[in-house]
Amino acid sequence: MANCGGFHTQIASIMEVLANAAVSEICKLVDDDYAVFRLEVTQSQKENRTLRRKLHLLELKVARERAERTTRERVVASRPSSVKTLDRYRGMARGEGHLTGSHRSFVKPAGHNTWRENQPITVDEAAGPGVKQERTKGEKEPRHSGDIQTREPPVATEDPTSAPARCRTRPSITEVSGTPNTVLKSETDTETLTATHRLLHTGSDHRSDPERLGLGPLGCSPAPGSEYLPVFHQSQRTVHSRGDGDTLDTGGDVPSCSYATEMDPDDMPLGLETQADLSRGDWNHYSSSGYSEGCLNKKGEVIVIDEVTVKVEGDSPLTLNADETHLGEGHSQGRDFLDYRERLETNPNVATHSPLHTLRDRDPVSTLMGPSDSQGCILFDQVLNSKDQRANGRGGGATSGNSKEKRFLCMFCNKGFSCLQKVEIHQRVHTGVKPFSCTQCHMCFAEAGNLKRHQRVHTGEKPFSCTQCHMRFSHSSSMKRHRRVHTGEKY
DNA sequence: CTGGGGATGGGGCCC
DNA sequence: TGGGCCCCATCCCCA
Repeated sequence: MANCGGFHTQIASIMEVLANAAVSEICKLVDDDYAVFRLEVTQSQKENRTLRRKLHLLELKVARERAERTTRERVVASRPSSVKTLDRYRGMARGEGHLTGSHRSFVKPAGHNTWRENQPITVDEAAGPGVKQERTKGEKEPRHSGDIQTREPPVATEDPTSAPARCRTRPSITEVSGTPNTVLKSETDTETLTATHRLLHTGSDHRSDPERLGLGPLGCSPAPGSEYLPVFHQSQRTVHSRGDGDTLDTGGDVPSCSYATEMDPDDMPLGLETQADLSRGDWNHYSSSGYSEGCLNKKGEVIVIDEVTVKVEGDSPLTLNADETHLGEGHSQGRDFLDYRERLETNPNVATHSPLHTLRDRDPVSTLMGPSDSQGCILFDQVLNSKDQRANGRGGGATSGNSKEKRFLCMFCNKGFSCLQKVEIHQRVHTGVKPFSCTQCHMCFAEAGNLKRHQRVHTGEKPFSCTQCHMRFSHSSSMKRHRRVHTGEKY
């Protein structure tokens, strides 16, 4: 038994020795492998850091290049252009503004102001919920998500003449274009706030309201001290034209015929900032109450030239395109008017004046001489140039000499008039408002006198008689012209 | 030449 | 007295 006990003791010793040896061996192996592993990890981490630094540098470089390119583009595009204005605005409205593009590409997102490992450089999330909210509420279509992700250079980012919201971010934006590195530690909160502001602005923006498209406020205060007064207001019935051609008469006792005056609230400062000192707020007044969107065509046709829709449906290929500086071929009239308006260089807001012809059958119940109840005629933009030229050819214009001071300016052509009524009547040339309709036919006139003269066509009245041949005329000028036949006076 | 509409300026009346 | 409103004469243009 004693031998047996010693044997067991020896075995136990041997086992212990073996176990210790095995443990030490294992530990050694583990240590070696761990050292190798740590070495590999360290090398990988170093490599990662190097790559990350390179990536960061590349991003900065790209951002800098974009900023420079944007600056150049802005210089090129600095000339005043209403079309560009619209384009810019469209970009803003679609979320392509300063919240997108390169600005966002190098503005780090909120809460990511410090560089962290594995943090993606992409800043698609930079704008945060504010931008998404804007896109969904303000624009209601996610069609430009690609724009946001593609980091296109945002022209509107540094547009100094863009929307009021943009103005709030201008300083920082300028900083962006100059020193992108600085931006990496700024802008985030500003951008978020800007998005919020724009969202709030959009919320009150009438453009977003389909019922009031084109009648949005301008958000501009009148320019004080304006010596001349552009006249915007015309007391007339507001006829709301809807997309289905229905018209909603909102009352009033005056002309029913007018046309849409789409004021772009965000565009307004853009244009007006470069304008003379025309009263700004009155545009708002004008757009919100002066003119309506629809007009009756005397033929009862539905003619919709809806540039309001044009804007809203900004993706339409026929509409203003952000990549284009002109309207589509299908909007030559609007383009002409834009050109016309651009020539004037004083009232950029007229750009989107859109004659809207809507159908509404009506009873010929209009009064004989007074403004008609519902009928009106419309003039189209294509006649504006010739008419204005004709008018100017007659010595029109704000500077035409007259005994009375012409302090009432037409907001369309700047022509001056001595009294408010004159300019209001004159502006019907541009607006196509013809509140005086004939009860015998469907002719309509912008002036009561012309209607009265027209009435003679139906009555057969010819109050002007020639003293030489007893011919009679309903038109005084016709009689005067006729007299040349007798006098031999050349035409 | 005539018929007729578009547009403007001026004058009178009223408040 | 000035502004708003109305009316009219007138010029221009087109069919």
